[in-house]
Amino acid sequence: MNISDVAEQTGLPAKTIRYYEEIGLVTPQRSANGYRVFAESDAHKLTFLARARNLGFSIEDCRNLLALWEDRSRASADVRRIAAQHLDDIERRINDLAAMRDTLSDLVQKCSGDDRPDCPILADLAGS
Amino acid sequence: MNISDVAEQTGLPAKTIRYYEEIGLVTPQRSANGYRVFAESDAHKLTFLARARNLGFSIEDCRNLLALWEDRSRASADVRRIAAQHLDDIERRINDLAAMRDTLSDLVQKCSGDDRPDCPILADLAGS
DNA sequence: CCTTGACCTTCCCGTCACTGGAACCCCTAT
DNA sequence: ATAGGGGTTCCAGTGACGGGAAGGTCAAGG
Repeated sequence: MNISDVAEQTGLPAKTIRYYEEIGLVTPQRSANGYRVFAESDAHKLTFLARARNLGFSIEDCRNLLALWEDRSRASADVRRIAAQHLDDIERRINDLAAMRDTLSDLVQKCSGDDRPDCPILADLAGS
Repeated sequence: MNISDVAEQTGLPAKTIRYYEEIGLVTPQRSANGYRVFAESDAHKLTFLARARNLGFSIEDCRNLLALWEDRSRASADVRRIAAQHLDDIERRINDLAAMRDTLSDLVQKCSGDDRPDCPILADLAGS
């Protein structure tokens, strides 16, 4: 498979796949003309990566998850730890965003949004 | 005021304040020795920026909000539009994160997390 | 007067995970 | 021969800073 085939199959842009090779997440063969040649196993890895990235795992997490996936003698506890930490991180981010949303939604509601200059949003930002 | 004073007062790191000057958000005076000298109005601007950044506004949004704040003939509708768009963005991000959280929390719960290799998390990432 | 230490300055590189674009090579069809 | 649609590398930029080096400035103490 050439890069555009595996790009279509995995949903990843070709640029991203090249980047993943550059940082050592996949190591496709090369054909005589210098083109990358992706085996099925490469495509599977990339699919794995695409899914993990969609769940918000960092590249380093992905690297570790991939290594665990390849390691038949892994302990599921190691996988679980990575996922649980990431879950905590996501929950923290959700909480942060929810706090912003609450404040903002309050301010937006209070603002008349007409052509007059009085604005509770600016008043709040200025320290009211 | 020197930079460390205004840093303490606003809670912004000195590095960030220099960066804000570099991108034109504040323009403190300079004293003869080259040190930045911050007037009260500069400190107020920086406080405004710190609050807006805490609400997740981008630097460009901050720039626009600051301009509206300084413009006594502004229409509150302009402020509201920026805030409402940002609110939409935040809600979208919360939804994305919540979807990740739901999937992840499901997978983490299903994973035994012991020393055996069987792992629903990896199974899911691999496409089950 | 000299030194120490706490400031301040600029400048450059690194972050994270790509994305865009330039310049160039390869292969097939017309 | 040419046109097009692949592929390749390399370089620069993104957002919003943070780290750290190299060096100037200032007030206090010996």
